[in-house]
Amino acid sequence: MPMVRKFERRARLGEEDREALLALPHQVRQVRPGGHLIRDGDRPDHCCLVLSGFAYRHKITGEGARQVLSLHLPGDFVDLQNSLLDVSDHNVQMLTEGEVAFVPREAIRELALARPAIGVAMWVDTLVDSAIFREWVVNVGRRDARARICHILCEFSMRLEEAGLAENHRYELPMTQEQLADAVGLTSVHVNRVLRQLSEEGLIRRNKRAIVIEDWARMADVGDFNSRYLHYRTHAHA
Amino acid sequence: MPMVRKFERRARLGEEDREALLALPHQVRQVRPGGHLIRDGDRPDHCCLVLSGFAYRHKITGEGARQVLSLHLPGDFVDLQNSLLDVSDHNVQMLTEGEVAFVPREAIRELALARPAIGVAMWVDTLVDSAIFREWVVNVGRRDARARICHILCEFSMRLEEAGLAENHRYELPMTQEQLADAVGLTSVHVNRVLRQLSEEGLIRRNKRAIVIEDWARMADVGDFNSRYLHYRTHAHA
DNA sequence: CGGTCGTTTGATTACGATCAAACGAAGTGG
DNA sequence: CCACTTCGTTTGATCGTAATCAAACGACCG
Repeated sequence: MPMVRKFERRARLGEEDREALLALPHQVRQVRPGGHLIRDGDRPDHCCLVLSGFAYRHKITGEGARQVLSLHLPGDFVDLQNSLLDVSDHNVQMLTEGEVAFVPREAIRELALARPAIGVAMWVDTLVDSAIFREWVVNVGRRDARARICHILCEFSMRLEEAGLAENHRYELPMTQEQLADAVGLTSVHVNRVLRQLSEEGLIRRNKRAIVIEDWARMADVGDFNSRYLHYRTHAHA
Repeated sequence: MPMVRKFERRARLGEEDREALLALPHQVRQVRPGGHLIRDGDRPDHCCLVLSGFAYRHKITGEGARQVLSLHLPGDFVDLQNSLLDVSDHNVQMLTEGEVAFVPREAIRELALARPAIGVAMWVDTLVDSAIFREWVVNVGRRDARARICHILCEFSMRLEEAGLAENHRYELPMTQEQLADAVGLTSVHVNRVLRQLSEEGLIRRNKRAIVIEDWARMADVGDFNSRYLHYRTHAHA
């Protein structure tokens, strides 16, 4: 179960805790690309865990502009952010087709109360999400287009490798250039130009959606990327 | 104790929980403006609660640019974000002079484990912080200068009123225009021009650091402000 | 009274947005 | 199997918002 793996990365759970986690009532559903897991303004009664495929979190402004807030990989308990709040302040949609486990919201709270170790593990999980939100504020607020894109490509690379979904800084970017643009606060036109330029400079190589970071050191440098904010146990990351 | 008040706003705690919270070991210290509560890269051994005065959270990029990530009011448990993570990924400094309670980090975790209701309450508190981070990503990523500034002025107004530190959309802005600029991803020069324009249009009135939102409806409109993300119990906010 | 810090205003620049259009790949239906 | 659509990518031309550079001003402080 990817769910348990995720939590054990950061917290030590006892055998009983592990069983309680696996015993959570849930319903697995296949969701197609673009399928909504939760909508801004909803009063959610469930909490979603992505089992396979990718999901993304976003908000739409009054002007109709979209800002992507996070990308979620298989194994992410994507909706702990809403699990204890009454009404959702953002949308979560599938980026690709995938399987999603829906856990009743109350079961989450009860589990946290009944088994504090699990509660703390879930809390930590959401704190890491927070750390990523903070880094995105910095990315979008204080870095130029080139750095923003390098930064996010480094982040994706590292997170995908950590999840065992990529190797050697090579991965399939699970989103269109327009969605990427909405994640870094730029237009898709400009993202396209910057990507081309990065290829020309030999920092990355692309083939359709596939990305290879050719020169990690330089990418991390221009993207001002330091993985500390991802809070992986294994230190010694660039 | 403002600490308890804060949590009770969102979670119902029993009498014993309340006592356990008050019994947390802590040390109160007076901190001057600019004093650091935590530094990026530190391995914190304490967790800070602001008793009086304002604090802010920020990060510095490799280029030396600063991005303010959040503003914290008296009563905010400002460092729950770091309490369960090993090394801090950002700085927290006092904006004004103020009193700060330092609670040993381990005491927080132990309390969360021993009294799950408090653990959940603290978790909820950090989830609300997350919601604000998300809104800031949107603010900085997808709104123009005018809207960004209106939005953040509305947010401050509402949070200060909720904390009983302001009334009638009038408050003392606890930061310089440069710090405000670093919060919205602009330069201080541009912030200054936008503020002047907002005054001229009659949206706000200013007198040194004092701000009065003259026309809340229009401010909320141009700032695309909807307080849902603040997750206050009392609905019916604009 | 000079010195520092924050605010204000002006002139110029540049980064990324916008507008526009072509192209390629994948999917659909005749 | 080939028109035809749709969606995403790519490139070009022009525009505009906010950055940058520069300097003056006001308030507070030692």
